[in-house]
Amino acid sequence: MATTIDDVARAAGVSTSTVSYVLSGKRPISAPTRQRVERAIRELGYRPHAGARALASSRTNVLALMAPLRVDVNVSVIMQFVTGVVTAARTFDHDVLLLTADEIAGMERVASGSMVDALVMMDIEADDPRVPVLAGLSQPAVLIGLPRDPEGLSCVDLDFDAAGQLAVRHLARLGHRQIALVGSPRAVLERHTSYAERMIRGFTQGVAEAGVEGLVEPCESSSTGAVDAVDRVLTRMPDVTALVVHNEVALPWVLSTLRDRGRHVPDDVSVVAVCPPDVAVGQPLPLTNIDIPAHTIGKVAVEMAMARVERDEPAETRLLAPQLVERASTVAALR
Amino acid sequence: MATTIDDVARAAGVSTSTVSYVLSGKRPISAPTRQRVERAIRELGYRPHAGARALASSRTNVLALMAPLRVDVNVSVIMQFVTGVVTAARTFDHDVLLLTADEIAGMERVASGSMVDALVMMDIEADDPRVPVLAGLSQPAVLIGLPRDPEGLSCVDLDFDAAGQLAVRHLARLGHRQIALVGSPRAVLERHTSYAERMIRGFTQGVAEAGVEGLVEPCESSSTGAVDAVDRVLTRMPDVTALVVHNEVALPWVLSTLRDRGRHVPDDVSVVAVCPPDVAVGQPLPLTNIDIPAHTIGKVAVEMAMARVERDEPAETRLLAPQLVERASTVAALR
DNA sequence: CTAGGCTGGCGAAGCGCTTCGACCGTGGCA
DNA sequence: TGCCACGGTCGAAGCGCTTCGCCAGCCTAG
Repeated sequence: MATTIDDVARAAGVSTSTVSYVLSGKRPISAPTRQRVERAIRELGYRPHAGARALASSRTNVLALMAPLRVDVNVSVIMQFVTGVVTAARTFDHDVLLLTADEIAGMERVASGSMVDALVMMDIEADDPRVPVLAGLSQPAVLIGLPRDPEGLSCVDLDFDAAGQLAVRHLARLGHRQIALVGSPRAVLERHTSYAERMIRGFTQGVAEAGVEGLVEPCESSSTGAVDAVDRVLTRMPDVTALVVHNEVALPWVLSTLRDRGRHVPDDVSVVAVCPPDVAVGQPLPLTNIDIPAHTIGKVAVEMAMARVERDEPAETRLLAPQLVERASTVAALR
Repeated sequence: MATTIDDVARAAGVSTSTVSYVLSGKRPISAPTRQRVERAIRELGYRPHAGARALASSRTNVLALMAPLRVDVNVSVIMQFVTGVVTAARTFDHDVLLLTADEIAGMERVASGSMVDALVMMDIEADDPRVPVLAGLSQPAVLIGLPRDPEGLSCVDLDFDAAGQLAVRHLARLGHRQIALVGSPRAVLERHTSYAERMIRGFTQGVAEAGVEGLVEPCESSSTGAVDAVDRVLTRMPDVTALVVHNEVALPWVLSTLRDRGRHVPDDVSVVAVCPPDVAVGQPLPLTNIDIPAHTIGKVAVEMAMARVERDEPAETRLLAPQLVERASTVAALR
């Protein structure tokens, strides 16, 4: 265990620098030498000391991920982000240090303490106080989400504007003229969480473009919240024939409430869910959905981070195009 | 940013070792000196280099957490474990490195690479292949769950045996004589996931002790899975009057299926849910539940890990006593 | 008045790795 | 035949911190 690079060098009969170059590949080493070194490494079970390496090379091979570990919204989506980030990080030979979102000092700590090579931050709000902090760090950072002013940081997210439009366009094309959006909880909106606002904007714009009626209702992430939201929709838009649901937790309750109120899906009401596919098909009726490709977004975030770390590429913003998969919950409107 | 301990020492007019001792408190430093040093630190915005510190002290102030980032079961419980671990780690001035469970080599990598001081592993199976690996590491490890043979490692978990018994005892005391357990998905059982098996064992034992009839049905984590499980229960035990549900995802569907089958909760069927309180009260009817104190378990895991790291205390196993909170879903059986 | 102890601080030797410049032998070319 | 270039290897100087041993001064007690 306590084997060092010197032990390896001695065993292989070379200098420590040669071992180092075998490991890093930064200088050419002849095949026989390399093989001897590699054998010694294997036989001794040698593993470089991360701290020593970080000290000497000023690269830690660790990424910080700041995740919102609240339990309120779309936990499984968060999970998928995280797995996407972790698995992608591994392909770049990096590990992931997990920070919680409530700890704004954490970013500074890990960054100025040289614990990480880059930072990835989820759940960005429009005027997120963390963004200026990140911008001041010497490590690159990638935002999952879209602040009002990215301040030179890279961003990546699903194009929620487009998603909102896409949902409306799909429904309008099916002949629906009265469409409601059952959205994020009020608290999320009040935080000005970027994705929620963009979803609403896209929805609103789609409604305007299609020349149909639209209604936006926030929805708490609970059984009663869903009941309330659906009832508000039915009150304010009695002839509604289509729902866009952008709230994963409330989704089952929205469906059951519709049923309780005598609205059959899809005959009376079409439903487009904005959620991962497994959630969409896990409902009693397989739902037409717009995917939240959390895993992919996480992966892209890491790729962008590594591009900056390894090749010093400039920051960029990437918005992933939404995709709608048609299933059993959307049908043409009766006329 | 690139300020070092030497910069601080120079600014404060002391030697580097003095600065170090101010920082660590490992030797007494006079008040005036300490204050000068602290001022210099503050003014320079000095932050020790984590790698250098790890190299010199062989302590990284990082904990590895291996979490099952599958999306199948109780995601929010996993989330709570994670937050428990992360926040507890911070109170010990540690950060958390996140490993995914499918990467068994990850433990060896971070451990022999001296990236972490200790490891915490979730989602332990009865004969988990990772346990012997952990046991061979030079860092202490804490298991969340209970393998057949802990091999000298610390373990912590809810006492699921006791939880199973507690649920049955509560229901039996209310006069129920036909009790079914709607449990974990088959796949979880087949992995011999420790908590699922212990729950069943406790349930079975409780049934035997109370002299009532018991039935165990696995349940997939989906709408259809829940429907199937409930129907199987109703077929095999038509006069069932009480259900213990240990499957968070299926829980809403179990309830709606009961309703569909004309069984009213709690008048016809009492329900005890094994889940966090927020899930229990988020249902249409507030459910009597046995809490899965995930946050606490995560915290305890970290405390046990740090006890071993800091004070070299011996390994131990801690099983947290379950607590049942009575709500609206359990009533006395008709007779 | 001095031996001994105590307090507060200093200096230097690493911790294990990377990396730069230097070196050496070989082969190609003029 | 002589020279240069270059592939392949080595040595040593750090990277920034901790920690051990040591010393200077002061106080107390004999």
